[in-house]
Amino acid sequence: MPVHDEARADVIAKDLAAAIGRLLRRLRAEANPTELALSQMGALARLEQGGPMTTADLARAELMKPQSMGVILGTLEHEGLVERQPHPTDRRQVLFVLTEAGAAARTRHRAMKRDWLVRALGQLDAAQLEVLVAAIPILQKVGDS
Amino acid sequence: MPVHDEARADVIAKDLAAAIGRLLRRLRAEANPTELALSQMGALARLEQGGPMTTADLARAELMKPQSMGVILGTLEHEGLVERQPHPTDRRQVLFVLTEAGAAARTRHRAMKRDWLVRALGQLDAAQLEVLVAAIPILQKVGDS
DNA sequence: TATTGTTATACTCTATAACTATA
DNA sequence: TATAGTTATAGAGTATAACAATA
Repeated sequence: MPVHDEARADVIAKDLAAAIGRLLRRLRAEANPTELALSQMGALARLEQGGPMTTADLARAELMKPQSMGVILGTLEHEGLVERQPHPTDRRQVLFVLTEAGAAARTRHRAMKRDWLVRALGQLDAAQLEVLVAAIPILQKVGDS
Repeated sequence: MPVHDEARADVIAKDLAAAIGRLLRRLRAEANPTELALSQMGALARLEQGGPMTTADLARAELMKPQSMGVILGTLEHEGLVERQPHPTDRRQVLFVLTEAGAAARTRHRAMKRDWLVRALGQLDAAQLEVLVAAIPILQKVGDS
C-alpha cells in the first residue's frame, strides 16, 4: 500500500475498532437478559450448524483458547443445553452436541422478533444492507489474517 | 421489510455478530500486550480528539455506563495518562484531559507499524477496503439505533 | 428533586499456567 | 513426547445498586 494510504489505514483501523467495540457493547446490552450470553449463543449456533464438535474445534471457530471455550461449554452443559458424546476412536477427545433444550433455545432465539440486531438491520435501506452483507466476509477475512 | 427478508436479516445478524465477536477477540489478543487495553486506548483516542470531556461524555461516546467509564478513567489516571480538571461552572462535573504521557502513548501507538489491525487492513485490496470504509458508518448507525 | 460522579459488588469473558489422561 | 481436555487463578470489561455532592 502506498505511504499516503498507510495513514488512511490508520484512520480506518481506529474507526473500525471503535465501531465494532460499540456495536458489540450494544449487542451485549440488548441481548435478552433472560436468555444466554453472547458467547454462549455463539457456541450453540456453531454446534447447530456444525454437528458434533470438540472443544478445540469450537475454540478455533470462535478464535478463542480451548480453555475459554471449555468454560462456556461447561456452563451450557450445566444448563442442559449441550451434552457430551465419546469420540468414536480417540478417547481423549470429547464431542459436544445440542440437547433438545439447546435446539429449542436456538429456535426460540431465532423466533424472537424482539431480537435487537434483526430490528436494527431492518431499519437500514436496501443499499446499506448490501454494503453490510459485502463487508461481512471481509471482516471475517480480517479476523483470520 | 418484506417477510422473506426477515429471514435474511436473521442470517445477516447471526453472521455479523459472529464476525465482529471474532474480530474483537482477535483485536484484543493482538493489541500489543505491553500497551494499553482496547477500551483504555479508546478513551484516550476520544480525549485526544474531543478535548476535555466528562465521564458521562465519554461513556455516551463509547456506549457504556458512566460507572464503567469511571473504572477505565481511574486506571488511566493511576497510570498518569489522563488528569482531572475542575469544570469551570459546575462543580459536580469533572473534566478529563490527556497528560503529556497520555498524548505520547497515543503517538507511540499510532506510530507502531506493528499495529495488527493496520497490517491486516493492508492485506485487503482496494475494493475490499472501500467496502469496509462504506460499512463503518453503517455499523455506527446500527450501534446507535 | 435531578444530575454527576463514586463506591461496592458481581458476573461475563478471556488468558496463562499447571495438571491428567490418552495417543 | 505430543495432544485433548480440566482445573486454578487472574485480570479486563461491564453492569446494577446505593451513596454523596452539587445544582
